[in-house]
Amino acid sequence: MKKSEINSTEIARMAGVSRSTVSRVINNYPNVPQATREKVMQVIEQYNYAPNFSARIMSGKRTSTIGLFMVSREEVFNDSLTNALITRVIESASKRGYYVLTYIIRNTKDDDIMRNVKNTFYQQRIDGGIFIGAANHEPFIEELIADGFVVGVVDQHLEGRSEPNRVISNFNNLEGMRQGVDYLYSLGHRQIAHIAGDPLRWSGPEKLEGFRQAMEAHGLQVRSDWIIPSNFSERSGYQSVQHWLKVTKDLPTAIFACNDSVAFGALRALNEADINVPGDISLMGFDDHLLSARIHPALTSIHVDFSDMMDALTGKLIETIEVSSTDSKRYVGTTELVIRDSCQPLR
Amino acid sequence: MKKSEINSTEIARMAGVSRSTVSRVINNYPNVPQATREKVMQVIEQYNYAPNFSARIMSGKRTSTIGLFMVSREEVFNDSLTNALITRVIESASKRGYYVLTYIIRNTKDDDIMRNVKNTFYQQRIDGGIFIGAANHEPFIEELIADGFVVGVVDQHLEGRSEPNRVISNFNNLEGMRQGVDYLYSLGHRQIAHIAGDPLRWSGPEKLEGFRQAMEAHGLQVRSDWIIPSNFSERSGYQSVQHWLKVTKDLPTAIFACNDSVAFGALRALNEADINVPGDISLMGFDDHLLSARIHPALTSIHVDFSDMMDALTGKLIETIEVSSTDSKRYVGTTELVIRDSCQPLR
DNA sequence: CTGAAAGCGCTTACAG
DNA sequence: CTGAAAGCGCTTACAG
Repeated sequence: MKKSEINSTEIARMAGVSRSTVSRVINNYPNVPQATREKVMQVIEQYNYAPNFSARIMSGKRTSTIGLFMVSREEVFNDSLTNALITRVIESASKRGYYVLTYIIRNTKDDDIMRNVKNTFYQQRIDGGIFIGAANHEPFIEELIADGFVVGVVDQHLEGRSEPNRVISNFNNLEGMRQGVDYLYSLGHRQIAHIAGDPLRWSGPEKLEGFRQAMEAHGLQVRSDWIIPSNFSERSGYQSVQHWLKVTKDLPTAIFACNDSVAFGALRALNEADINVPGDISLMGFDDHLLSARIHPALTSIHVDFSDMMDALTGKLIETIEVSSTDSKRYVGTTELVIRDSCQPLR
Repeated sequence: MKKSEINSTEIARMAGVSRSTVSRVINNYPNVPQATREKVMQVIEQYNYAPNFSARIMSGKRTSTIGLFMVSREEVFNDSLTNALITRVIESASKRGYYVLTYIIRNTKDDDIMRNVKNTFYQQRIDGGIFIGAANHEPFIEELIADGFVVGVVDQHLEGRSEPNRVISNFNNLEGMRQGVDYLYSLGHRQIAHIAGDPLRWSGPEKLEGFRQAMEAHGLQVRSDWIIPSNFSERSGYQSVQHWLKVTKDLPTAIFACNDSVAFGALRALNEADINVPGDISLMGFDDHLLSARIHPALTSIHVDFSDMMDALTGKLIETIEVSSTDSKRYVGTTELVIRDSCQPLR
């Protein structure tokens, strides 16, 4: 198993120059005459030479690699949305000449796993990292930021924290929830329940807050027994609605779910209880998941652009790595109502 | 932006030993007395020390990283199946202590992109790599294998090539096609069309061959004008069936698509032409895509286990990297008929 | 414009 | 059982 084992010394010898000059050519330094450059390039190409990656890093170059860490207890394997986020980061990074090291964190309490994650930073395998699906306040992330590593976090908001190496992306959840409630209101709905998201993630409580504000703006009451807890997953949507149906005294005319996955689960539970959507109850989601247009009834939702978000976050992360200081470390995505079949006017 | 800059010299000094001993402790060598080991470990933990990754590689250690290369012209972003393959490899590698560097190849003819891909090998960024979606005979892959790099390829079959550093995975396509044709035959279908896959990929022609063999086994004729070309994507399924409907003289009673994505596209084209599935035509897929159970009509298909395949391939790849020679370099997944609603008996 | 030399942070024979 | 020293393959001041 012999690999191309040529190194810069060999190249230098064959080109009749010193390793310094070979290095200058590789790194495209200006102080090399055209003739010399060509002579060296020719040998490099002939031997398919590529400078050893580790050696470059040892002498101070960047890794041109970012870490992508997905926090997810559930099987990521089956969630097309989560998977799409990964590929989006990869494409965005690759466009900018960066490689992506991806890691899936099943359990942030597992010491072995977390050591691996931190080590990618400590060992200088990567120039920076992106975290998706983490709790709003996650000690190990704060530790990495405190240590000076460049870190991007999806869905985070910590009051007063704006270190230059912290890059954040969110959606305008307050606005999105208002759009949803406004629409339901316009259809005549006054009794609206909310399936709330994971309380540890920033968007969970923020969406709940947006729901509250929007309801109050219309003078509507928010019933605490109609705030159904969940954790953003299809399964949790199914289970909490199933349970809630058993204990609730009366039903609302509409349910606004914290995201579409939860709405899918809720729909399943409602169907099983012979409650028709949208006949008996209107159901609204949030995210505009890839499946939302395909299920029956097609889900009315709040569209957000994950693709744009991940692209922007990756871009800002790399900018921060390269220039250290950028204009804005924060991305806030807009929201838009997408009307389909799962909500109907109250008669 | 100061990072943890401690190195083995510092650790050695604080622990009152030499760097050699620190190294021995880190690498868990047996010739270190328990007392010394503990003394060193304590300092290591206290300072959150992790040996520099590049330095270890420079001195001969493995990178514990594999490359994952997805060849795909289409937007990977939207295909949940392709995305699932990626996460499966990541989870499988991570389980074995390996990291995954993922790269998406939009165009194998783009020199810049291909240079990047090859360089991950040449620069020794990775210990080996997996290719998904590549043509059966892809020169750059053959080149890497010839250079001695450990390479895993999904869906490849090259007669007589079985280098020790070539790891392959396939499904039993002949058997799968037979199961599908047998089922359609049992429903009374005699006039069956096939939407063929990408002719450059191994599974395309192999599935066509399986279709031929199965048809002939039943004494059925394979009409060349009922072999509809496609390239495995939803869009190509849609476009080729749309075009085929315009030119075909008569319709078959059943269509067997090379995979489910293509079947989705075909279904869309058939619906638009007011041809009812399964009322007017039965439609069978291959793969058992995540969406197949959800669409209407739910798609009858040939189930294959991509998750198991990618897990096995990743495992074999890593085995080959670590032990150089393993038992079997080849994985062949089984197929299974999954009956849903898109095929019905011929009356 | 160019080369000799130091340095990056490890691991590993080698010697004791 | 343990340390001094060489070596991995680059880059980069430094000197000319």
